[in-house]
Amino acid sequence: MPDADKQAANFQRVREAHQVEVAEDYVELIADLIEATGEARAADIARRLGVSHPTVVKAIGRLQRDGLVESLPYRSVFLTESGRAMAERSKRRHEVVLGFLKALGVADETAERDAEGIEHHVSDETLSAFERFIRDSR
Amino acid sequence: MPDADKQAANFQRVREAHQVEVAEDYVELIADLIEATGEARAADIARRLGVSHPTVVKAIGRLQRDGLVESLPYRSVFLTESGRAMAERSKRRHEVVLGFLKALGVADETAERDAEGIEHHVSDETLSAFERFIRDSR
DNA sequence: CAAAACATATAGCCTGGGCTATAGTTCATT
DNA sequence: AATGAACTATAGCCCAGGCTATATGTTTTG
Ligand SMILES: [Mn+2]
Ligand SMILES: [Mn+2]
Ligand SMILES: [Mn+2]
Ligand SMILES: [Mn+2]
Repeated sequence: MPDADKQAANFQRVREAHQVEVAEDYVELIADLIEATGEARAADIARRLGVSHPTVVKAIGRLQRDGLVESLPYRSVFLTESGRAMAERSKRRHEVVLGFLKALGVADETAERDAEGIEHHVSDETLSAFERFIRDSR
Repeated sequence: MPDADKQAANFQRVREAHQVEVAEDYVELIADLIEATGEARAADIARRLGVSHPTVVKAIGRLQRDGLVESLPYRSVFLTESGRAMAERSKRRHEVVLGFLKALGVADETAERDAEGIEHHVSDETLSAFERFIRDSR
């Protein structure tokens, strides 16, 4: 059995990752929507996340409280500076993980499914290893 | 932007994975403790998960409700058949993911940290790709 | 074998992230 | 400009998974 403290620290880290996971997916999606359609509307966010509208409204409230988005009642959602920064990082990680799985020979659809979960648990070091693999396999 | 329905399905899948994630980590840890020390005590589980005792007690209750463990008041915890089966699968996945990250050149400590989160989001297909990579890199 | 130490359980609290049902706004169309 | 459709918000509910403080068992040990 591994060292207890180390093991506990690892589990704690995963729990922390879960706390930011929702925020990462939201800001990434919001950035994509703004880029693709000019604005991020709650209805579209809900549809793409596969979640009800009220769930999105509540989440937007938390994101706003945490300084990641700005939003006015009945208007679409905007990213703050720090929201944009998080979106950038998330998007990049998402793409690296996705590209890595594909480069490894995983089918596109599967890669897309798995990447959505894996992305939140990949450290910088592992991300670099993924990039290296992609580069070397080209 | 990806197809909305497909994207929603992917997010939903991740949410489902999160629902079984805690169960997987518990039963895997319980199996390890039983093997290593002869029994799985709540205090040890709490210590290794980095969580308070009451949190463990409540989780054990849910696991019992879901037919994964058996436990009597003030006694240690046992796995049911289906709990053992889940522990087997989880442990195997954990090991493959860990071995894969190491084979990719990630440092042991980092691999151990990342594996704890990634394991829950790896499909069978991706797991096979990981195994293939391990094999080929030996 | 009693007392202290330890382990476990319970009570009561909190937040996140889901939901449905209902109410209120905005926008497009006629 | 009025109305209907679409969107957004609010209210009120649920469960998972955290916590602290307190109570109750169990085990060890003097
Ligand atoms: Mn993503
Ligand atoms: Mn994701
Ligand atoms: Mn594990
Ligand atoms: Mn895990």
